[in-house]
Amino acid sequence: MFELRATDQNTKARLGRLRTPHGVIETPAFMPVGTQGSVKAVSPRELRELNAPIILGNTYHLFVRPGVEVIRHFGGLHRFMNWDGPILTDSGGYQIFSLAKLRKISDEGVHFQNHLDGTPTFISPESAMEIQAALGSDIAMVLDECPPWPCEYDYAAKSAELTARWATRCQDAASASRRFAPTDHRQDADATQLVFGIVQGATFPELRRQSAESLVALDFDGYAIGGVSVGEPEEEMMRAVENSEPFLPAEKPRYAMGLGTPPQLLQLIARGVDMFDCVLPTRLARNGTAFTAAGTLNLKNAEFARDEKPIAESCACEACRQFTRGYIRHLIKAEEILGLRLITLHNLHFYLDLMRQARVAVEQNAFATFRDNFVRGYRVHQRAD
RNA sequence: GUGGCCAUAGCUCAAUGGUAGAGCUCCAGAUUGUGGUUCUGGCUGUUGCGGGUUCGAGUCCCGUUGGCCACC
Repeated sequence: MFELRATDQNTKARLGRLRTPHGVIETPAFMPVGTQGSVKAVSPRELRELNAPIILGNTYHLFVRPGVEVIRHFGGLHRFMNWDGPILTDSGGYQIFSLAKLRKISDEGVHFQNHLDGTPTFISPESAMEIQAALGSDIAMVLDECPPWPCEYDYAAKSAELTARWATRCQDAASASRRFAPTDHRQDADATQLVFGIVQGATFPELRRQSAESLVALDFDGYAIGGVSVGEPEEEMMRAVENSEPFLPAEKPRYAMGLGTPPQLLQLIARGVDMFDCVLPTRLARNGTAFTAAGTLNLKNAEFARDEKPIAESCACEACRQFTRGYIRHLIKAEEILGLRLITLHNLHFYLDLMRQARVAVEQNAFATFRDNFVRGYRVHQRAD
C-alpha cells in the first residue's frame, strides 16, 4: 500500500507512493481541507487542475449535516461531491478540541451538542469507523482525543490511554465495517479503505513514545501525529513530532495533522513526515492573505490598491495569470466572491507546488539545501516590492 | 411671510451644565485535523458659524447660516 521510494541523505525527508482505492498519492503530499464535502470556494474540476492528490472530509461535520443516510443515498462521498480522487476523512477527534464547550467525553465515546441546533450527537470509536466506511473515504482516521495546550501531565496520560483504547476498538470496527463501503468509481478495485492511527501524548516525550508504540502494535496502514496546532509554540510542535516519529515504522506513511505554514511543512518533511493537511491556505485566502515564496501578502493592505503586479511574478495559477494585486484587493475589500476564490486557487497552487518541489528535492538528494533556501527567503509579513 | 424641529468623526447617531463617545467605514494585527464567522488594536472632531450667561457650555440665552416640516 505504501512504497518508500527514497530517503534523503542529510535529513529524514522521504519520497513515497501511497496506493488508495481512488488513486496513488505521491508523498510528501499536501491535502486541501474540505470539511463539509467541499474545499471552500473551489470546484472538483479546479482541484484536479491544481493536481490536488487527495482532499479531506470530516466525519463529525458530515454526520451532523447532511447525515450519513443522505450520503449513502448518493452512493458515498465521492459520488455525492463528484470528486473521483482520494479522500481522507478525519474522525471528529479534532472537534473534541475545537468544540470543547459542546461535548462530554466518556469511555464509550463523545457526546456532542451539535453546533448547528444543539441536537445530542454521539460518536463512538465504532460509529466513527462505520460512518467513514459509509462515506467511502480512502483513508479513515481513528477516533482520538485531541487535548488542548497547555495540558497537565496527568490529563495527557489519561487522554493518551483513552485514545489507545479507542484505537483498538476502531481497528476492530474497521475490519467489520469495511465491507459496507460503496464501490462507486474507484480506480483500484483491489485497494480497500486504509485506516490510520493517531499518536497523542501532548508535549511529553514518554507519552508520545508510549502512544506511538501501542499504535504500532495494532499495525495500522499509516500513522498520524495529532495533538499539534492546538495553540502551542512552534518549538513545542516540532518537539512533539520529533518525540513521535522515531517510534513509527519506516515502511508506513506518517501524517502530521493540521499543519502547517510553508516553512513548517519543509521542516516537518525533514523530520520524516509524509502527509499534511491545513486550513491555512484556504482560510487565510478568505481573509485576503496570499502565500508567496517571499512570505505572506495581506492583500487588504492599502499599499496594494494600485499594484499592477500579479500576487507572485512567476506563478502559473489562474489568479496570477490573469489578475493584478490591485484588482484582487478591490474584490476582497468589496466582499466579492471572486476575490476569495482567486486567492484560494493561488494559495492551494502554492502549497501543492511547494510539495512538488520538495519531492523533486528529495529525489535529487538535495532536500536540506532546498529547505534552507526556501526558509531563508520566506518572511512572515512581506511588504510590497 | 409666520411658527416649529434639526445641525456632534467620512456615514448613522449617543452624551443630568462637569475629561466628547458608540456602531459602520477606514488603517493594521490574529487565525494551523475550517464558521466567508470571529477576535484584537489604531486614526479621525475649531460639537454649522458669531456673540453672551457661568468657575465650567455639545447642553442655557441672543443672533446668523443651512436643511426639514406645518400653516398662510
